[in-house]
Amino acid sequence: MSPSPLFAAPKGTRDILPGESRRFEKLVATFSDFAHRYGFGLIVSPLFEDVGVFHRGIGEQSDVARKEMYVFEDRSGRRLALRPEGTASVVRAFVQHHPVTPWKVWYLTPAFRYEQPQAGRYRQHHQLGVEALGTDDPTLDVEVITLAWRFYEAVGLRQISLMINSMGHRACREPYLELLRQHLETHEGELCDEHRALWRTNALRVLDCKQESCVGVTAPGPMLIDHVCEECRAHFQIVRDGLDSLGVTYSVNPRLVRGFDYYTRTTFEFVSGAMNSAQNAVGGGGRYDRLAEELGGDPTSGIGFGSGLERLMLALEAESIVALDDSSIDVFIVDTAGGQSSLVLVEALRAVGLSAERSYDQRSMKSQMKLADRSGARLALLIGPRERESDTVTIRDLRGTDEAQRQHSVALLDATATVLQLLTK
RNA sequence: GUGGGCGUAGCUCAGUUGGUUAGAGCGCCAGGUUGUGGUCCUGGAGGCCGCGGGUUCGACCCCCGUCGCUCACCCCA
Repeated sequence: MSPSPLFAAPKGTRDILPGESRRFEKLVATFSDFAHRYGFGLIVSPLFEDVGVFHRGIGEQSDVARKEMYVFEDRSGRRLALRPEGTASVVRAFVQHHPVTPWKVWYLTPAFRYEQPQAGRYRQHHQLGVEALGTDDPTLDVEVITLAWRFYEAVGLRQISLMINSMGHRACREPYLELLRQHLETHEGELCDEHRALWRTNALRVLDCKQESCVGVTAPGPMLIDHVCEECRAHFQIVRDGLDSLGVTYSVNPRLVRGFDYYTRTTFEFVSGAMNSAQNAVGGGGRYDRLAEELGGDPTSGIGFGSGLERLMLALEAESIVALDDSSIDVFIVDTAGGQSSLVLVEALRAVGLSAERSYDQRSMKSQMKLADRSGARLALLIGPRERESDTVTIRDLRGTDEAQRQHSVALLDATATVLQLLTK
């Protein structure tokens, strides 16, 4: 940093290095495990798509589509964009391949948005998510939300709260929007500066505004949840009943409006109560009943959930959860005899599935012991001239307390078996 | 796009109204009598004080510019 390097990671991006990346790995592994348990298969799709996939997918008026996408032309003049979120690509793949429904997939993906970076907001961030297409069964909504809930629980988060809402479907949203606009029009003067100018083009956004002035206007006004049609109301009720019977606690937030235009009916968001930044939404999602059509497919209902890895890691930090950070190894080989013995031994240990490490560059025993300690290894295997001479190794328990039992000598040929035995008891 | 803060050792930061060899803690390396870590002690390596210009006898410090980082608004994960 000080002798300013020639290159640094671009603004709003960062390197996740060993140490921190351990957390990242464990989160991904945990999510993958849950996704499989809930019947989702992995989808890996291109990071860039025809720009239309995102324009039509997430809505041309959304902020993300309008001013935050990384759009570029390839050498043949195709208009492409880096994926700003996960859902649109999945739906494009669904439309392209006509899979048997219900189609349930999960993903891990970077997402790119050209924004001013700040705490918990990056130009490249990473998302874990699931999407399920081909049915509008509300109990599937329950499963998706529950998967997310259990996942957060499993990684140790306690201060997470779930908010849900229903956006209705297109036919019941239109009359509501009319009502809302009328209400906003009569109170136009009381809105915050920004929404006084903007309420006509995106009335729903006003509901999400945190300014006191706007809240004052919208609080007594009409709420979408009270104006959805009978079918949407019934759908939402089944979602609520399902969550109740699975023991997932939530609150209904009629003001919950999510950022993409494609949502219909169920929407939800998970917020960390431990984070003090404004970027405390760790994950969210909802149902989208028109996205497949929008991308040229048959009308197909879908529901998905996405969680930001960086937000997740910030939330873990905010709750001081370190359970995922352990990167210690099983065995460290301390070798002062030189030659190939430690190379051969470390390979033998790795071959039976242990994580084994050694030091390089012929360091003193003291300094190698130091490395062994810091590696977190449970055992150190010592090979010095004496062991070399007698074809033995000295096994030292680095974590034990019984001084008499901490160290003993075994034949080199028995070392791996003895280590395995010691580690499993 | 708008506004605030900050750039000094690998990291976190001190640096006295501008004064001569730029500091601490942590980390790293090596020692503390000849083969044993986590504690302790000693020593060492490591800085164009982000970059460029200006003011001054003299600038890490003041002024201008520039680049970068960061936080917030907006929006989002």
